Amino acid sequence: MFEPVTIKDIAKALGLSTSTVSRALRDTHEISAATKKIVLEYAKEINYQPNPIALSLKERRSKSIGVIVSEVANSYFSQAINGIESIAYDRGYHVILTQTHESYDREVINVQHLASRSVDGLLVSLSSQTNDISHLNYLHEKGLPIVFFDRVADEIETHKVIANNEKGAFEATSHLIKSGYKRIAHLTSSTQLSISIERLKGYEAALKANNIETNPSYIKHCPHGGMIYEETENAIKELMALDEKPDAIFVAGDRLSTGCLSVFKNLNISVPNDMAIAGFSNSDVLDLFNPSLTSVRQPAFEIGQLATQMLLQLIEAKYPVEEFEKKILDTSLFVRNS
Amino acid sequence: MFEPVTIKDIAKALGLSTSTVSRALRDTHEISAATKKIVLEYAKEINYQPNPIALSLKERRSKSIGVIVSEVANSYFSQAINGIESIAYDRGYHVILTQTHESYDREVINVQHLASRSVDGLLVSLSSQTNDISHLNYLHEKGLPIVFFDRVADEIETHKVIANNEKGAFEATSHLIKSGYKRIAHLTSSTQLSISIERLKGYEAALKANNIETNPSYIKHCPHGGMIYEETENAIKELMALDEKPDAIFVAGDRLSTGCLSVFKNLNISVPNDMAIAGFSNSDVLDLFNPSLTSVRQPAFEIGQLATQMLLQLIEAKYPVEEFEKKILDTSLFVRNS
DNA sequence: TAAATTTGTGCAATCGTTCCCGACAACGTT
DNA sequence: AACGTTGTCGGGAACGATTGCACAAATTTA
Repeated sequence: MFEPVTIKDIAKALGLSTSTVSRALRDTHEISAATKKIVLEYAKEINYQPNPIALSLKERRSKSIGVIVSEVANSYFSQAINGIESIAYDRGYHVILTQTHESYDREVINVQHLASRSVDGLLVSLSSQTNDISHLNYLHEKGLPIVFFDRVADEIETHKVIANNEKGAFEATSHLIKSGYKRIAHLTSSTQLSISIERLKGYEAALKANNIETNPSYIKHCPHGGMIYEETENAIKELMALDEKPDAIFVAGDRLSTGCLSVFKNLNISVPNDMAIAGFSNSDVLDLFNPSLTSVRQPAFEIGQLATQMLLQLIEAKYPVEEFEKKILDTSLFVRNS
Repeated sequence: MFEPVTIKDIAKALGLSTSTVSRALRDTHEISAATKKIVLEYAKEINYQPNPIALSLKERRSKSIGVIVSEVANSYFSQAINGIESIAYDRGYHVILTQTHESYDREVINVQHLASRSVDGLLVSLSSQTNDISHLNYLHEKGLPIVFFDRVADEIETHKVIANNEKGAFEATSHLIKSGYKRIAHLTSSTQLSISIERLKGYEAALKANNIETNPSYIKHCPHGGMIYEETENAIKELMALDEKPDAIFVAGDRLSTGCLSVFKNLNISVPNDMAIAGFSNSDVLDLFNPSLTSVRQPAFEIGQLATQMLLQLIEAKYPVEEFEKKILDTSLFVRNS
């Protein structure tokens, strides 16, 4: 079944050599217009399609890029994937998608799987559990182009694309302060993640700018980034058990924001009456139907596009690239009832 | 940069032929234990990884499957993709994901792109605009394994996996009737889509079972399946302009459900007080924060898993498969305020 | 001891394509 | 007329891996 037509078939049918046929199809100069025409017409007639695998073997590239995210079922990532796809397909690359589900082990497996499948480059957003990046470093040192987006590893010198997390966090926290809240807690994911660090910075800066002292017990980490309900629930219960309960929370993640809202819902605590919440979120649905969350939205689509453009630039560079940049895109604040 | 180790390098280093090395690595019987050991140890030492592209060329398969959905940023599909991925990776296949954005043209382009990239099989959910399936038929006749899920084409004889749309629609509509609503409209996507047809059937069956006459002006189609806000808005405005306005709507799609809710929100019509809504949706967020929608939920993850298992069965079959089945999985109804 | 068998290894073809190199016309140039 | 150019084209080696076949050496059998 499924007998694809090859260059050899054309050569045999027309009484030419494979090299001549290849030249005709490739449109090189050293071929007569007459033969070229015959070959092209016949190729079209029998619907010849060059075998990309044979080409890959010869050219030593697969025309595919690997993508590593934590979850596709996350509005930020699905939007970023749309951006990645839009660029990749225009440039003739296909996209191989993998998910870590925030697990370090899955990340390592996925990276190795993609590398052994000889992708031409990698687009990576680290899992929340990832501390050790030697699996990526190894490939990076061997020359595999890698571009980080969103959750980046500063230890690896390459292109990076992120949102202005610090500024976004600053604005969201400032908004809560301006709205009159004084005891503002911070719910975030694992400590080592770049986005956690940046958003924490913005949160602290906003407090400081308004002469509010940071209270360490107001800062809660959820290492699984909202993937485990109990983790989020415990963090919030701890906050609510404090002597001086917070009156607002700044949440540093898409998944955590929804997780946080559902915990409060289950605890019968009204948002924003009993507790104001502002947080990072790219969910259209949440935005539409939950008027209580003031949200920081990232330009996910653009981040995906930009990261892909930069990766393709690395892949198609004639000489090894030595200068790397970190692009930072602005977030936007959607003020709602909180 | 990036010089991968080949079997030839091992052969040269150990003074053996490539065939011997290959046999040692492949663990065939016709090789001495001594040489095998030497080869394996050396291969491990220099971290030899077989080149999957060379293998693909030889074996004429790419160990990859193509997936075509309308949107990843759709909770149903992102859950289905998780199911697909979970099976594919276990079996050593990688997943190439494409989106149609409900456009027929993009569907054709994606199908051709995947085919020319020589995927071993295709997992397809049709776009809402697709009428003509000759692009798929062509490949199917050439022997490319295809499995449909969710939005299927009955004209092509192959495996299919769907939810029990008719039953789900029947239950949702019956629920609205039991709740006392009498004038129940139906908002659905394009007429030709299998899911539209099936859900319409369930809707009509429920009306009939309760001796309610179907009113053709109560049935509204949105060919873009909720992707275009104005389309949904117009449909609803037409319903609201009727002499006998409906008092409830059964919505036949994930995207349409959220679209519909936001239209009512913008029109300041209260759901479920002024208008009750029940509809298909797999969105956790919507489920959590919008208590007004009674939803029909599909086992998306399981559908993805099952479809992938069936596709791999087709791909790895020794003889062409002649018997095809259509698996139908039950939906579940989540009763809320509507 | 000679023949037959087993065992281990190498050679070469193969998958589909490209491209370097050489062949050989048909020219134009001295 | 002899030579160099130019334009076309075919042969064959690559890319990395597998595998049927051949063949030598080692072993067993008669």
